[in-house]
Amino acid sequence: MTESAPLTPRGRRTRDAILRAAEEVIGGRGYSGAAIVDITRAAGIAQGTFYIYFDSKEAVFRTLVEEMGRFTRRSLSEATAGAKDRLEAERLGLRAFLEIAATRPLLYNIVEEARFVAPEAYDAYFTGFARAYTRNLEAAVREGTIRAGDAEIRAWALMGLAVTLGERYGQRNPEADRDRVVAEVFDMLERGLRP
Amino acid sequence: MTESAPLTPRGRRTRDAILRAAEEVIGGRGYSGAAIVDITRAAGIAQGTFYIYFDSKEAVFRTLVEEMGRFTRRSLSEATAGAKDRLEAERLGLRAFLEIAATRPLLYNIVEEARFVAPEAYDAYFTGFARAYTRNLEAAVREGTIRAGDAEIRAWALMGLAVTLGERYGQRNPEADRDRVVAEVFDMLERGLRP
Amino acid sequence: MTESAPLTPRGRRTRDAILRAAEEVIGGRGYSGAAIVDITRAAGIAQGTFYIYFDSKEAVFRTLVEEMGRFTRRSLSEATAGAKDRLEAERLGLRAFLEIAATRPLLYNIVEEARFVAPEAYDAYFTGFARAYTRNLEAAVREGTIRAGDAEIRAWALMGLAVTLGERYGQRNPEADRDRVVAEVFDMLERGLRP
Amino acid sequence: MTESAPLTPRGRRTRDAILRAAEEVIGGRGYSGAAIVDITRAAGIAQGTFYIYFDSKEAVFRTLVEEMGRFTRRSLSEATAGAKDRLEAERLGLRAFLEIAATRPLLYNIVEEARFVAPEAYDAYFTGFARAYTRNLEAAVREGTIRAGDAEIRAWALMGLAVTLGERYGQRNPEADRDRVVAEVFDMLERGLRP
DNA sequence: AATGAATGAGAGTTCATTCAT
DNA sequence: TATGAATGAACTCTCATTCAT
Repeated sequence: MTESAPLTPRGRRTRDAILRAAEEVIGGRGYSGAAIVDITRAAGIAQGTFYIYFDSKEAVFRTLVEEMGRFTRRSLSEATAGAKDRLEAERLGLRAFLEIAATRPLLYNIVEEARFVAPEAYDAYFTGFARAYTRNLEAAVREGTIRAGDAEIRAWALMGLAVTLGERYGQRNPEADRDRVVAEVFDMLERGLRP
Repeated sequence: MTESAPLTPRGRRTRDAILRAAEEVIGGRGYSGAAIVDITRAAGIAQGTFYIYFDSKEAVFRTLVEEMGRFTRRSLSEATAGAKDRLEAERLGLRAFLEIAATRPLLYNIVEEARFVAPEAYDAYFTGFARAYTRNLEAAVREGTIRAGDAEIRAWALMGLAVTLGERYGQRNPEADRDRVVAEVFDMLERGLRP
Repeated sequence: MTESAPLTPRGRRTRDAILRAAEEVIGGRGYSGAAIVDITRAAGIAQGTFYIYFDSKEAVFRTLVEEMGRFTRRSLSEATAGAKDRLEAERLGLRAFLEIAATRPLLYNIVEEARFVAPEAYDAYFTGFARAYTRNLEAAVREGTIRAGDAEIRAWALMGLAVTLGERYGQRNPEADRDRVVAEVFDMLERGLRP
Repeated sequence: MTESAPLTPRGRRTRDAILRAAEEVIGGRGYSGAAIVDITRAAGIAQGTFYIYFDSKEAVFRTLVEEMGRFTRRSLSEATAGAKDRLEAERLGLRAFLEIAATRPLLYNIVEEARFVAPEAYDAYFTGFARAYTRNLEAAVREGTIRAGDAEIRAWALMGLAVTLGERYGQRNPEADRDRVVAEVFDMLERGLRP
C-alpha cells in the first residue's frame, strides 16, 4: 500500500490539501527540490501528518502522476467525443492536449519528471496513450481515412510531437496561438511536406 | 568561470577521468541520485580533487550537456554531409539522431535530465537545434523542396518527434530496426497521412 | 497512577487485549522496536484507545513485567508445593523456571529487557526472588539440609545460573531435554565438582 | 563493510574518539537512548564525521561489543596464566571477570544490551566463551581434577552465574568484596551444597 | 596537483502522545 | 468508551563543499 485512505471527511480534506500542495511544490521546484516540509507548510499541516496519508515522498509523486493520467484521459475523451472522423479526433486530441499543458503547467511538469523519478509510472502513462493511439490509427487505416503504415511507430511519433509542442506552445508559453499550431501540424501530417 | 582550464597533461587526464565517470554515474543514477563521492570513486581520485577541476556538481553536469551538444551537432553535420537535398538531409539527420540515442544512452539521459537541473543548458541545446532546423526548412521552402508553412512550428514538431523516437527506438531499445522507423516516419512526413 | 482501573466488562476486555498485544509485539520486536500503533493494531483498537488504559508505553511494559513476576511466583510455588525438602524444592523450582522460559519465551524476553527499560521493575523482580531464595537457603542451612555459607551470594549465583539456562535451554531451544539439564546442574550443586 | 579504516593518524585519533564517546554514551543511556549527536558531541566532532568511520549506529555498537570480547578474552587469559590447575584457573577467571564488571561497567552494560540490539554479536561473544569453558571442563575431567559430567551444561551454568554475579557484585556495586564472593561460590561449586 | 578528513545544514521518516468528536 | 486525525520533536543518515597537509 503506498497510501492509506482517510476514513472521515476531515481526513479526506487533509489528504486533498496534501495533494494540491504537492502538485504546487513539486511542480514548481521539481521532485528533488521539493522538501516534505515545504509541502506540509503549503498544506498548512504538521510534517508528521503527511505520513498518515502517504508512505513516502515518492508515493505522493506517483499519486500525482496517476491523477494526471486520469485527468488527461478524461479530458481527451471529452474533447474528441464529437469528432466526425478519426483524423478529426486526432486533431481535437492534440488541441486538448496543448490546452492541458497550458492550463496545468505544474502537473505537466510532474509527468515529465516521472521519467526519472518513477519510470514505471511514466511508462504506464505513455504506453497507455500509445496503445490507444495505435488502435485508433489502425482503425483509421481500415476505414480508409488514412494511408496504410506502421501504426505503432506513427503513434509514438505523434505523441512525441505532442509532448514537445505541449511544452513549447502550452506550458512555457500559455499565450501562444494553439489553434494555429494545430492547424500547421495537421496540414503537415495530412498532406505531407512534399509540394 | 565554472571550471578552470588544466595545464599539464596529467591534469588533463584527471579532468577527463572525472568527465567520463560523471557521464557514467549521472547517466546511470540520474543527477540527484549521483553523489560526488560516487563520481570520484569511479574516477579513481580523491573527493577533494573534483573541486580542482569543477566548481560544483552542476558545473560538471553542464559541461556534459554542452559536450553532448557538440557531439550531436558534429554527428549530425557529418551524417548529413552527403545529402542530395534538404529533405534527404532531414532523413539522414533523424537516422543519425536515433543512432546516437542507441549508442550513447547515458549522455542521452543526461540531456533529458537537464530539462530540470539546468533548464538554460537544456534550452540552449534544443533552441540551437530548433533554429538550425527552422533555417533549413525555410530554405527548403524557398528551394521548392517542400510546401510553404510555418517553419518554426514544424521544426519543434519534428524535434519532439525525434526526441521521443530516440528514446523509444534508440535508448530503450537499441535492437530496434531504426531504418524502418525512419522510413515510416518520412513516408508520413513527406506524403502525409491522407490516402 | 500508571493505569486506571477499568470498570465495565467491555473495558476489561479491551485492557486485556492491549496487554496480550503488547506481550506479543514487545516480546517479539523488543521494547524500542515496538510502536504503540503496532500494539493497538494487533489489539484491533484505535491508537487513542491505548491511552485510556495506560499512561504511557512504559506503563504497559511495567505492567507486563509485574504480570510476569506474579506468573512466575505462582508457577514456582505451585511447582514446589509437594517438595519433600528444600533442596528438592530448589530442583523443582529450576525445572519450573526452565519450563516457563520455554513456554512463554516472549514474556521471558520482556523481563530481560526490563534490565534497561525499567531497571526498578527489573530489580524488584529479581530482588524479590533473591530474597525468597536467600530465606530458603538460610532455612535449609538451619535444617541441616545444606552446608553453611553466605546465603545471599549463593542465591544470586543460583538465580544467574537459572536465568542463563532458561535462555539457553528454554527460550532459545524449547526442544532441549530440560530434565537432564536440571539433573546435571543439581548433581554439580549438591555434590560439587571435586572427584 | 561496517566501517572504513582511517588512513592517517588524524583519522585514527578521530575514530578512537568516536569509539570512546560511544562507549560512554551508549553504556550510559543504553543503545536506543543514545543519539548519534550525543556521541559526536562527546567526541568533539561534527555529526557527519561519525559516518566517515562507521556505517551506522549499529556498526559502532557491534564494534564495541567485539572490542569488549577481545578485552575480556585477553584479561581472562592473562589472569589465568599462572594457575596451578584447571579449577584454580576457573576461580581466577571468575575473579577477573568480576573485576572487569567493576572497572568497566559501561562496556559490561553494552554487552548485555547486545542481547537485543545485535543478537548475533551477543551470541558470538558468549558462545565463544562457552566453547572455551566447555573444552576446559572436559580437560579437567580427563585430568581427574573434577568429576565426570556434561561439560556444556556446566559451562553455560557457570557462565550464567558469572554474568549475574558480575552485574551484582561488580558493575552495580564496585565496593563489594569480590574475593569473598569468589570464595563462597567456589566453595559451593567444588564441595557442593550437601553437608 | 592531490589527498583524506571534516563540516553542518538539511533531508526523509518515525512515533509517543494529545485532541476533537 | 472509543475513534481517527493531528502534532512536532527527535532521530538517523546523506552529501555538496571546504580545509589542512
